[in-house]
Amino acid sequence: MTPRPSFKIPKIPEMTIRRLSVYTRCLLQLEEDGVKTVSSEELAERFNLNSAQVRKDLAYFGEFGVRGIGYYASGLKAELQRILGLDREWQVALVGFGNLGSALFNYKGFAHQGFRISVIFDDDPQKAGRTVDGVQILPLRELAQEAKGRNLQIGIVAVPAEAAQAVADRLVAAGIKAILNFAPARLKVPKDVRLQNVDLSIELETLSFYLAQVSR
Amino acid sequence: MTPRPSFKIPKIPEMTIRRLSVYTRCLLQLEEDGVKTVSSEELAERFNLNSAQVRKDLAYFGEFGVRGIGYYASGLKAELQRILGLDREWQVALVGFGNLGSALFNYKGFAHQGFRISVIFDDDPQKAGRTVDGVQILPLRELAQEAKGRNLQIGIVAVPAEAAQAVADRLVAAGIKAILNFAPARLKVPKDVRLQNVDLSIELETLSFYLAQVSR
DNA sequence: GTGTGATAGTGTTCCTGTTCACATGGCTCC
DNA sequence: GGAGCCATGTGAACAGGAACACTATCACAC
Repeated sequence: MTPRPSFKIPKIPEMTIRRLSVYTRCLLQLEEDGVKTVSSEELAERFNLNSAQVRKDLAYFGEFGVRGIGYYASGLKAELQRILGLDREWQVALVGFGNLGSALFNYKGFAHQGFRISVIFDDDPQKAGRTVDGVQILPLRELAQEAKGRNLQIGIVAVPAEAAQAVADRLVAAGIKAILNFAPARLKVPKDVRLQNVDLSIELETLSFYLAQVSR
Repeated sequence: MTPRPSFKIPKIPEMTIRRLSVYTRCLLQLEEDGVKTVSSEELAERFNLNSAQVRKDLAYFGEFGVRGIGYYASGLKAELQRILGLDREWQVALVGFGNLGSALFNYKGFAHQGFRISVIFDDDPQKAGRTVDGVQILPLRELAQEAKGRNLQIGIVAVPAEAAQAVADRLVAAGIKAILNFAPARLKVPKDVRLQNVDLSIELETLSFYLAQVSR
């Protein structure tokens, strides 16, 4: 339970972060089930991982475990939530309110992890000006102003590929440092902006590739 | 333009496949723009990659390039589409027609890459029995039968986390060898079934982590 | 037909992430 | 209070993917 050495961040592998997220969800479940302690071995076999990897992932951030015992589920969960920044609320801007955008908005899974979609941007005159579930839909030109006023920190890009780069540029200009992009396009952003891509075509085409391999 | 040595598949890195998908999309655009040839260098800088990597990725599958010239955009595009299995139509089953499911269904990007959602499964009595855009919504129990009749090859899991494993089991039992999972759960499937996960929470939490780092 | 320039293909090196194996150290029981 | 247990934490070995640098080859110009 040593607090992490907050000055030195060695260089955490991206994959480690992604796994922390998975561990957290698992711990949430374990805690609900009344489990008090869990070993790296138990945690590992739930995701068919190596137990050493679990330990190493966690050890990047401090010594959370107890030798001979394992990890205290609720304590570790709290630590991981803090590390992942889930102990606070993030203001999210959703850009694009088409099929994907509205699905993301309606997907309530985000909210209870601290991600609040506090405003939506869409230039479609049919949509701009409306309000859904108490959230305003505004034209994109108001982004810069709203970003300041609402302290927006994360932008979700759910517009067609052609418009994606322009939207990203405006998000960057508005001072947003984290972008989640659903458009099938490779966006260019400054190095201090964190870009995360979710590309459905890539996933499907990967499947298609393996199917094509076996059926040949 | 040497045909790939179809008997020996060495062991293609997963990342290579994902990049092939990106290259393909880029080539589609280039072809539309009337570009005849493209060098590995040009291709690389579009995604800030290394040109050697582009060449190596492509060389896994044959010698498509011409030294001193580069790659013929339309020829390479066709090759990659064949490799990725995009030269045929895949029958896709969508399981779960809630927010995410209907968004995926309405997202028309899939169809023109050869992915046809030919049937939807959902046990909600409000939905089962209906037809949307000419596609039937059926209760899950009919999966096995439909899988055979329609030659379903890909299953998309868009149900809540709790139900995901059960759905995956049924897809596997129905003989489906490729699953795209959107549920925030780690599914277990046999080794001969290809599983691809898209986990929105992980992506958002990765962003959250980096934001939390800088604001500390 | 020959020379030149440009770019693909590839063996090697490098580096990052994963796995292994062992020593460390807290907890419990006697 | 001491001994034994048992899972953590971690240095070292390993593997796989990415970058480099070199060689082979082709098109085109002259």
